Order: sequence, then structure tokens, then C-alpha cells
Amino acid sequence: VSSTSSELPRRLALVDVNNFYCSCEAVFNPKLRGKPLVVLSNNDGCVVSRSAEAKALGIKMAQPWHLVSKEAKAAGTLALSSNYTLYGDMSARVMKILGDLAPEQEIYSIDESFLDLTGIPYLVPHGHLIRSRVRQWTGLTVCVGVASTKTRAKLANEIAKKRAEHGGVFCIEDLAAADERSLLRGLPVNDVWGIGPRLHAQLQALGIHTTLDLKTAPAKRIREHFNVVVERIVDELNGTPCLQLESPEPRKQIVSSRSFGRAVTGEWELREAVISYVSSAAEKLRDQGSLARGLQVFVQTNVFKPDQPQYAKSLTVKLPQATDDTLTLARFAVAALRQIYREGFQYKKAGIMLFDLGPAETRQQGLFDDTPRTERRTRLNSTMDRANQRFGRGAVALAGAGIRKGWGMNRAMLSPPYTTSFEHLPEVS
DNA sequence: TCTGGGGTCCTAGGACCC
DNA sequence: TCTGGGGTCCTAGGACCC
Repeated sequence: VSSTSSELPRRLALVDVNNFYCSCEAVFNPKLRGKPLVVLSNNDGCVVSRSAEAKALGIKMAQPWHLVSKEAKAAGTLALSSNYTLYGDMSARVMKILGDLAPEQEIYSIDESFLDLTGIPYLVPHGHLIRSRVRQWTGLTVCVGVASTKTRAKLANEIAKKRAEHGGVFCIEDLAAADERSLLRGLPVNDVWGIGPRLHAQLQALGIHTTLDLKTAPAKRIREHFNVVVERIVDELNGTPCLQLESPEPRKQIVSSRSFGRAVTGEWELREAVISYVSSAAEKLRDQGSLARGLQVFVQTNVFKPDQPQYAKSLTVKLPQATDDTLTLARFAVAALRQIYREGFQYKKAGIMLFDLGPAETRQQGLFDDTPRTERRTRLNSTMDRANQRFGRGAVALAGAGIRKGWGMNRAMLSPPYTTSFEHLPEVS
């Protein structure tokens, strides 16, 4: 915390993109605009993004698509598989614009940033500048919520989104105390950032129903029934900052897992999947400059088919030496899989996790290291990474990861990678 | 009859976020 | 037929230390 910043009232903004995945798709395909549209999770499983029109039809977040698709399609809803290549690239563009319009930025998720706007005069006009620039440069629409703490900024953002009269920008600190009270009285307590279904139920049992109820709840009462997390939420609602803008830290664990497009029975197919997942996790590991000391492999049958024989097992391995080498990690993962694999089950999902991550600079020399070999491996990995970056994911891969990948996920309605491939540039006619 | 006090580390489970 | 994936933080309890 800088000493000068305490003089000025702290002002944070939470900026997020409206209906992010759906909006990305609509930027490049005008036929989607103004229509009910949903984007589905991996494997075309659940609804993870909805256009305003789809929300209006009552399609809920995280709904399994197969349960609602018939009705939704009858009402004119269009559905797309998720295209993370596109969303990741659009995210980077939005984040760059936001970062250029604020002294400090924390990228909080693929479509959200906290910005520190302390000291900037005319905050609401600045919010409108952010909005118009993002719209002009990317075609996406953002909403801006401004307040003295992160939790209040999240609330302000909710208001900016819900109440059209604010034009997508809302500063809660501009309200008179009485107006804030009546505003918070109208917001259910589970609109507050950090209050999920469980806490919501517990709070309701205590008679805390609205955001105002929570904000004005006696600290002692909260402490009795909950933990410091909820205490901090209450403090933050009252304008006492407990959460700071975070700078990017390397991940503490890296997970790669997928449901299969169909049931898998043979060990060889599971092995292909596990090797594929290790490859992608190890690439991320190297990208953040870490080494892993631990690895976990897990397999699972279809939990949604309880009439079928169920089996779920994971195995955790401590590596003899921290490493970022795909081949080494793959060997340990395959050995772990061999131990947990059981014949006669219909597997639906598998995954791997890398943990106990540490910086690569502190790599320890082992007593029996074959240093020339390690150096060759390092060159091999970085060559593969560069090739895959230049020619596209999977351009170079381990043979063991499989070529056809018959177990791969379903993505029946995938849009092109408009912004990251010359072959798929959108055409203007 | 009567059995301390303070600390760390690790793990599993719970809760939340997008 | 069909139900996502990737993270973080906190707490309680056990093991262990002096």
C-alpha cells in the first residue's frame, strides 16, 4: 500500500463483459445477433453462457443442454460448442484495453478485471470511456461497477447490469446513505460475492435475507455462526477493505481433465487420454516457469448412470525429483494409471493434476543426474512448445497421446477460430 | 485424586468463484 | 444418446516437536 494513496478515497472498478462467450460468437457472426443463443460447456454438456434473449426464455446457467435443448430449439434458440481459442484471444484484447485505462489492474477471470481507479476524477465518465473503447475496439459490451471495496464494486457491477437507466456504469459511493439502504434492501443476500448456496441457506435460517441485512448484521453474531471469510464480506460491504488488488502469481496446481465423448473401456484409450492431459498440463507448467514434485491421476465411470457399475479411483505420486519434462511426467502418469485401472468398467472421465509446484530456478541436482540427457530433454520440450505455438496446438505431440482420439470430446457446433488462424479470418462481402 | 502449553506441518473436506 | 473444467482459501483434526 503506497503512503500517498491513503489520502484519496479508494475507488475500485469491477469491469466484466456481458454474456462473454455468446457475445464473442456474435461479434463474428451477425446472424447470431438478437437471437436466443447459448454456448455449451466442453462435450456440449451444459449451458455456460446465454445471450440476453436466451435468458429471457428462462434458460438457466449450468443447465444440462440435453434436458432443455428440445424446448429451447423450438423457441428458436441457437447453440454453439465452446471455442476457448476464440474466447481466450478476445479476453486478451479486452484485458489490454482495460489495463491501458487504469493505473492498476487485476485480471480476475477470463472476462473480468478489477481496476484501481483511486485518484481519477469523474469516475462515471471514465467508466463510460472504458465501455465505449472496448465496444469500438472489440465489438463487446462491458459493465462497470465502482466502489470503495472489491465486494461493493461487485455489487455496483450487478446494478450496472440490471438497471439499464445507468447505461452500464454505476458508482455506489455516489448514493446518499438512505438511497444505498433502500438499494441494498432490494438485493437478495446471495447476490453478494462469496455467498453461495450453503451460506445463503444458513444466513436465511438466521433471518438474514437481504444484502442490507448482512451489511448491518452485528459482527459478534456473524463471528459466532461463521468464519473469517464471512466476517470479511461484512466488513467489505461496510466499506472496510479486506481484499487487495492481487498481482499475478504462478499457479499452485495445474489440472487437466476431460469427460470423454463416449464411454471408454480399454486401458490403451485411457492411456492416450492421460498422456494428452499430461502434455497440456506440462506445457502450462513450463509456461509459468515451474517444476512439479507431485502428480495425481484419476479415472471415473459415469456418475449420471447409477445403474451401471461405478468405479472412481485416484493415485497420487511423489516424484523423485521436481520436473517439467513431459516425457518423465507421462511415464509416471502411465504407471499410476496401470495401478488404478480395472477392467470391465465404462469410463467416462479421466484427468491428471500437477502439484507441489516450485520455481524452475531452484531445480536441485540429483546425485545420479544424467545432465546431458536432462539438457537434451529441456531443448526437446521447448522445441515442441515453440512448434505448437507457431503451428497450432497438437502440431507436435507424443505418439502415445493417440492420433484419432476416438474418446475425444464432442464439439458438434464449433465456430471457427476467427482471430487466431489466417485460414479462418472472417470474410466481409 | 491429580497428567501442560505452545507450536508447526500435513491432509481431507467444505465452500466459494467464474 | 446426452450432465464442464480449473482454480483458491479456510478449518478441523491428527501427528509430531520441544
